Order: sequence, then structure tokens, then C-alpha cells
Amino acid sequence: MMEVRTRFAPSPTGFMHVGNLRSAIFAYLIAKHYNGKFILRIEDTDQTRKVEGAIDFIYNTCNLCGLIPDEGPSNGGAYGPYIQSERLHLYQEYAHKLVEMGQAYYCFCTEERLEELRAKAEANKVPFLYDRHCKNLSKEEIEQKINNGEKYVIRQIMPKTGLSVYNDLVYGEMTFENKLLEDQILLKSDGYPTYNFANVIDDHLMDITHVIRGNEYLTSTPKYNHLYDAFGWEKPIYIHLPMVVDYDLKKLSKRHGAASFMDLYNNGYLPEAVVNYLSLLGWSPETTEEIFSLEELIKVFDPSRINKAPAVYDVKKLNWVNSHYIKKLSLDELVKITLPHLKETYDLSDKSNEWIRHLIEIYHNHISYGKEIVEVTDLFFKKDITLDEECLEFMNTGDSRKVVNSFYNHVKNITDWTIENIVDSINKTKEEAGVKGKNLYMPIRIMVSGQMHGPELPDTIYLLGRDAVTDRLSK
RNA sequence: GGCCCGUUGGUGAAGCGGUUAACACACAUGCCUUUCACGCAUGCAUUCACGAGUUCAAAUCUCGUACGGGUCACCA
Repeated sequence: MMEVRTRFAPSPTGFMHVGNLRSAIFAYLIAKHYNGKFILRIEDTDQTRKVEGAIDFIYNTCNLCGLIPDEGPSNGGAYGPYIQSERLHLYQEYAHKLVEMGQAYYCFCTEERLEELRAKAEANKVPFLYDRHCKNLSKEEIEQKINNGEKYVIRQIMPKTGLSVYNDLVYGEMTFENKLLEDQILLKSDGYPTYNFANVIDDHLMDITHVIRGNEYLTSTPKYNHLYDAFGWEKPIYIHLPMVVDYDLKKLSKRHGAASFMDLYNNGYLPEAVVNYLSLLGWSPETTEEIFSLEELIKVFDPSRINKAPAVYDVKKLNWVNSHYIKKLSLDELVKITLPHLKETYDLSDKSNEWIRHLIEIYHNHISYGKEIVEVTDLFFKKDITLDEECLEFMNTGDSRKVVNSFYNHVKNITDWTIENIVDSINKTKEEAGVKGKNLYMPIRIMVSGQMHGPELPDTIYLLGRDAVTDRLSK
């Protein structure tokens, strides 16, 4: 059997949202599932959208996620170069070959003329299709125009009748009417290829066997197929992926900060967890398991189980997956993804290293991403806490006040500030006030932290320090 | 507007002609740990957008309607 080769072909915009990443993940998984190769190709044929450093950015993202390309701009390969702007001569060569074969033609129409035609079509409420104005220019005319320095594009002759049919691995048989097809531009007047053209040339030249991409390409695939046909090339297997959308069912946009992989990463989400979560968007395994390492995903990933319907990107579920991975972290690793956020928000200059690590440790099972440490620990950094209604209500019931007063008297007399002694004070309070369980712990917790939930109470009190604790208890 | 795709609980989803319509997140409640959280348990779609049709039998097949989305560039 032929070796499976898939590719991830982003354009270098310096931004990767989770939808793009998801395409990369699926392409990677399919390649690896079949023991094939995963190729990274940079599609930078739009010179106006070029962004400095974007290629490194893409490479870093793939690396962080473990989606290591077998071939690509950074590590080369037998099919290079892997950056389209370095392959210009190829596109030109193939475009002209198509002209020679009578499958394409030079077009000298100006933007203005096309604008006019478009406007006219719109006024008449008919769909606009290029009118083939330049299709039958004579050799002499063409030569003369070129010698005059007139700019031109190369357009492919598309069939005007009949149907285009192809098979998609997830969407099944797709049928389109050829009369809707326009003579598509292959080479732009700046000598660069269009995406459509470069894409097909490269996929063929790089022996890509499975084309995996978002389903926004579902309707333009017939165009690609006519290119393959014009050259007599074998077409790849198409796998169009359902869209990843936001809660309004709209395409994810840059406005959603959380939808950017780098933002997630910088907020203390773990790449493994993000990959795991994203793999479950538009795909599901045969079993009911949901936590998978990359290796496991490679094993169980089955492209025929990919869904058709758009999937909503749900941060809550991502948080759950991520918290699962966070729990498996060592303290050192946890510190790594949380400490920078603490430092950024709070003044830690008077805190010992030990204190900070202890603080992070007690929240190990309480946060779902690194940056969450900030909001969850704010009670350690503000002077005054305010009680919400639920807390106030609890404080006004039973022996709550009595418990607090009793605990205050014990805790203020601790000479050696240790967790053991704090526990001891709690126990003394229990006896003195004659209450236990929730009625014992909750009043203390509320007065000390301002919250009805949180990590271990003795640790919390210990880390808060006697001054802060007695101060809060006496209010 | 033309063309294309989609529609199972708030979300991800299983389901492939006969099931009590899995499972997970979220949510709610309870239990447990001398609090909370963690963990555990329970609950959460009398029904699969809607309407017809085929069939002994439909979430599953067919058609239509509605709604949502995508696409129609010298962008990718």
C-alpha cells in the first residue's frame, strides 16, 4: 500500500485559533495512524498578508503540541522547499504548461473592467462569472500586450456543462453543476499563484494522499479536481472537517481571545490537554474514554468516525480536561505554570519561596488552568474581605459567633505558628463551643477567607499568618 | 440571492430499522472526609428541528418545510 502523507498548510498570519490547530491535529493523527508522514507547508502566496516571525510561531505551536512534522521548512525533506514563496518557478512552469495544453489562457482584463462586470451582474441580480473576454486572443495579440508591459493573469478553462462529482470521506458523495464554475485564476498578475492553484500543484508534487481541511472548502473542491484532471493527475482522498464554532454557532474569530492557542498556553493550559480536548471536537472514539495521550489518539483515531455537524468550542469542558492533566503534574511543574501569574499580579517580595510553593500546593486540585491561581488565591493578598449574603446568613445562625470568638482566643495565643498547633486550636474550639462538623469549620472558614469553600482550612490559616487571621476573626 | 452542508438534552456525543436513547462536561441534590473541594451516588431528552411517506416496526430510509452555517476574490 502507498504511504499515507498528510499535510498541515497554514498561511503565516501569526495567529492560530483552535479550529486551525484541530485541523493540524487530525491531519497528524491520520498520518500517524497509518504509519505515514505528516508534512508542514507554509502557504504564503499572499504577499500583502505576510507577517514577520509567523513561520516560527507555527513551528513552535506544532512543537508544543507534539505535532512534529516529518517534513517541513525547519527540517527539510525530499519534497522541498516547503514554503510556497520559494516554489514560484514551479507554479509558473505548470501554469504555462496548461496554456500550452490549451487548458488555460492569458487574461489581460483590468480590475476596473472586472469591477464593472461585477457591478452590472449585481444590478441585474445574476451571479457573476468571468465572461471569457480574453479566451480567444491570438498569439500575436498576446505577444503584443505582453511586450507593451500589460499585466496578465492565467485562467483555467472550466467545463460549462455537466456535473462535477467527488467523494468525501466524511460528507460522502458531493455533486455540483459545472455551469456555476468560473474560469479560475491560476497565476496572479504579480506572478504569484492563487491558493487554489498552488495548493493543487504542491499536494500533487508532495505526494499528499489525504487532503484534510475545514469544510469551508467543500464547495471549492470541484475546482481543484478540474486541475487534477487537466494534468491527468490522481486525486487525493478528501477529508473535510466540520467547523469549530463558538456558542453563537459562528465561526471562531480572533475576538475570542480564548480561542487562540497561544493565549491558552500563556494562561497555563497544557498543550497535551488542549490537543486531547480538540481531538474530541468533531470526532469520537468507539469507547467512552475521553482522556487520551497523543500516542493513544494515534492508535484509536479512525477518520471514518469524524462528524459532519459543526462543534461548539466549550471552554468548560476544556477546563475539565485540563484540570485532569494538572492533577497529574508534579509540584515543580505546577509551580512553573502558576508562579508567573502570581508574580504578575501580586507583590511577593515579602513571601518566602517555601510559602509560595505551599500556597500553590494546596490549590493543586482546585484549579483547572495555571492562571486561575490568581483569582483563587486573592484572599491571601487583600487586606479586607467582604462576606456575601450566603456567608452572612451562615454567620447569623446557630453558634457561629461563639465558635469564632472561641477560636480567636485560642489562635491568638499560639506561640509556635504551626499547622499542628492550628489544628489543636480548632479542636479546643470544638470542645469549648460544643459544636462539630460543618458548624465548627464553616464559621472559621468564612471569617478567615470570606468564602464557603476552599482548600484545607489549617493550611489556609497557616499560610495566611497569625496577624491576618486574628485581624479577620476580630471583625 | 444561487449552490453546498448541517440539525440527538445547555455543550461534546453514542446510535447505522426493533435499545429503558450510551457516555462525558456543566447543572442540581445527597453521601463521605471532624468544613469546602476531591471522590462517590442519584437526578437531568416520555424523545431525536418540524411535517408527511415507506415499514409489522423509524432518531436511524425517502421527500418536503423551517432554522442554522459555509461558499460564491488577482484571500487563504
